[in-house]
Amino acid sequence: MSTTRRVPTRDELRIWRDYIETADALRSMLGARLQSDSGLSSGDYTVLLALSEADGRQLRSSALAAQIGWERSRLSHHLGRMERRGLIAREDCPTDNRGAEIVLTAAGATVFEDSNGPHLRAIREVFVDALTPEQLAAAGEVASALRVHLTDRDLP
Amino acid sequence: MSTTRRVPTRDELRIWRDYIETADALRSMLGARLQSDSGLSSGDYTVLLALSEADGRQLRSSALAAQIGWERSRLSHHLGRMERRGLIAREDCPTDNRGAEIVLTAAGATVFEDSNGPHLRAIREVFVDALTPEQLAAAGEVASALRVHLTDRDLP
DNA sequence: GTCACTTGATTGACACGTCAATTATGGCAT
DNA sequence: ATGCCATAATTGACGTGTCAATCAAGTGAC
Repeated sequence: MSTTRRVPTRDELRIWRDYIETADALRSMLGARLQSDSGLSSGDYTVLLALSEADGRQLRSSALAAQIGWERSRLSHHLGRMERRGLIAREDCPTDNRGAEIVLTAAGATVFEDSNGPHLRAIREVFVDALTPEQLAAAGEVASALRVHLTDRDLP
Repeated sequence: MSTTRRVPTRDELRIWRDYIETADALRSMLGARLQSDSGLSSGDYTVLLALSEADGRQLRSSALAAQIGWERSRLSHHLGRMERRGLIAREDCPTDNRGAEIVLTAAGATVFEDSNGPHLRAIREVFVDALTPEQLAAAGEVASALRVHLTDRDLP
């Protein structure tokens, strides 16, 4: 079929590059702000957010990975770094000796809470405030259309 | 001023996360495809694209960095790896003894040309084809509004 | 000419991500 | 209970990204 061989037009390609480069710029800007405001990377923030919302501020390592959509090994490496800094701790799992419970330390909770307000405000400043309500809604629809298309393509 | 202290609503935050996670998923999917199709990372592709479009298939290192919007040190590290694989070569600059001319090797040009069609088609498949023409236009407007807002905030 | 200052580029240290092994336990069939 | 496979998590190797420090060569003041 000849559709599979067609290439994007110049305009389509320009929009693609705009889209992906802009998202990248936002990610890196917010990451840098988070880092200088609180000493957290955006990975740290993601992990701390999930733990702070969890029952008893702790999760099985695999549950945490599923929750935030990370590969297990990526999480393992990241937890190692966070453990060294005292943000989280690993404890044995009572119901499965292979398992690890990841618990949010008091220090980790404090750092996260201090970082949260500023980080959310930064998101508003660089993302929400940049768009009209219509554009914001459109951004949501675009993202969800892309997501649906992507996951549909992967499974069948 | 109280505006600076406001935090995004639940909906705004959901859209933000959708937006950024989707962009991330697309980037990683296209990166993986490029890697398995041609053995190139998306960084490699970016560099090769710029060089292949340059006069004489070569650029000063700093011009290349400016063109693709990378920090100099990032580019330096990346060029080191690409040079080891024979995709590019570094030559002395005739007009400025500090400078380095980065030249696309024949091997690099071949790999790039072979990768290009499939990569562009992949972009069409995962991005362009997922959106209606209206959504595509909206994505472009959103990106450009975000970009303007971001660069405006940085300079003043 | 030489001193200070800038500019072009690289380097080293370290955080981050991915992939392919590896380790250890759980659980089941026989 | 043994053997075999699946699962939980970690590890090692390696590519990638950032920051601060470095080094060498241009540039201008004097």
